[in-house]
Amino acid sequence: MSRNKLTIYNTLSSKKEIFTPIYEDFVGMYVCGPTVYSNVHLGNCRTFISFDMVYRYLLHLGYKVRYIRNITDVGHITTDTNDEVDRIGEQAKLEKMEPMEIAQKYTVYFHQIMEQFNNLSPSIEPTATGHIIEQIEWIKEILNNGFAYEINGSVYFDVLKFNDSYNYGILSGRKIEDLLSGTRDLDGQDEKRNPLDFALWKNASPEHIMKWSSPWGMGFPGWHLECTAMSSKYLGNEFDIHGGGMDLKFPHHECEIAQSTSANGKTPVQYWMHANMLTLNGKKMSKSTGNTLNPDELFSGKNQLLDKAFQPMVVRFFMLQAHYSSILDFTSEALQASEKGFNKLMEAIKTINLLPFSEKSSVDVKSLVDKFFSAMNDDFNTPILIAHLFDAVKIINSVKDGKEFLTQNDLLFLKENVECFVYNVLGLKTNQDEQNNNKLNEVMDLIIDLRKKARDSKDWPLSDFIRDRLVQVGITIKDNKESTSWI
RNA sequence: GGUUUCGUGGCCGAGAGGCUUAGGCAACGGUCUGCAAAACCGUCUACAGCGGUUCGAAUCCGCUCGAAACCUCCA
Repeated sequence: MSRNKLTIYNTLSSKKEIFTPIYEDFVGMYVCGPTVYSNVHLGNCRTFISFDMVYRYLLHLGYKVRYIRNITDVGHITTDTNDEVDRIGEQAKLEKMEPMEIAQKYTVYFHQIMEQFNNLSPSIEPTATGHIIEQIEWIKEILNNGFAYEINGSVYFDVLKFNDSYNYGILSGRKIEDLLSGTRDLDGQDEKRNPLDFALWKNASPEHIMKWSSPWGMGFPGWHLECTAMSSKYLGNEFDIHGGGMDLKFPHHECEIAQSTSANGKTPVQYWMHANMLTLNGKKMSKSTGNTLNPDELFSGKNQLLDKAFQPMVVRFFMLQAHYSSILDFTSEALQASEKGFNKLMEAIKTINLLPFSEKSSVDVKSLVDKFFSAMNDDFNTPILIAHLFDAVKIINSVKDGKEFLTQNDLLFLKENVECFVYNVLGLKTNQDEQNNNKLNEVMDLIIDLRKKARDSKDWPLSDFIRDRLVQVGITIKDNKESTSWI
């Protein structure tokens, strides 16, 4: 099996490493999920699509995967000052709702979008608010070990103290001295002993809405802590893969490592994976700067940047044509190119079923399928996989044209693997409208039949009229030698 | 300023010391077709710049120029 050949680029070591899970056959994977205070944007989606692909391939290799992706429903402070403004609380005031209504509203939206992108559900999708007790336990442990201090009802992680015993910055490659010299002066008097220290628990003022009681008074947990608490609860103190967007590498993931290490004495994660940014106009998509595109706008085409609407699967395909660790720039033109490629691929999959088989094969499908695996084994190289799938497309079309030949076994083998990699691994599917719409199919059969009659009697005005009207409805007619199909 | 990356043909985007003509899109020529569309065949040989290492570099090293992410919430 090609399982033991899977390599993963580990951002902790900055190297590709052979993937060996802690427990044979089982993989634990944690991915940082969204903060649900507003609509997910396309950049967020890229990360989740990337890790969905990783999840799918691990499953394809036969691993039993426990995939955890959290929902951050505690609104963490927006600035490092002491003003205690949190995003969910702010949004709640803005929309005149309870904070949990905000969290619910945007969680539901998030799920809808994930489904449209054909992302599989994680095994567990824990919420930060559902794990306050666990987070408090972690703080106690870190305090016990002497790596945190309490002040005015807040608890801070002592980065300098930690760095004396361990190494703060192993993930991001930062040095304490550099970090210190780079810190800015913040407004107001800071409770922290050191600007690098981060909050494990924040004291909440009476006006603050989202708060819980703790040994240190009413407050709310620090952002970095929830992932530590939830990943360890469901995957153990040491687990295989931790993923997230590049922008979380520092400080979020660095702090997670520090928290776990300070409590357990060892680093929590074997393989750190970081999905790169989706940019718009050459700049990272970001809610705070407003440089975003929402999936809805893309699916409906209602945005100035777009010439037309795009199906979710086209967008997914577009993203998978780039490697997850590369920055990908979004443009309408690039998406249109992907749309054509996607349609070509999906058409070929349909035609596999119509191919004739021969006594002998003129192409080596086994070695082609091997290439599918080796592409994915090379740090989930989906662009290479897709390139090889297009080799398969070429073969399929050539067999259709009688220029290449395949035996029944080879044909079946090719069909199974192409379908498997396209549907199960890349998570692509044909557009919803095309599926399970028997009535439409029958009506279309009828229309094509009528048009055929018109064409047989050389009634070109009528046959073209039918074709043009269908185009207006969004259906394209394709006349082949023997038959007519539509898309 | 510091840390981490990156700069590939008209566009998107892989590759990482010597054959990948990577792949997709676009363009051009052809086959097919009532005309289209789609398919198919063919054409299009690039690695920011300047040095260096090497028998050999897009790939390694140095410098220059340019871009991004992070150092504040962020996927």
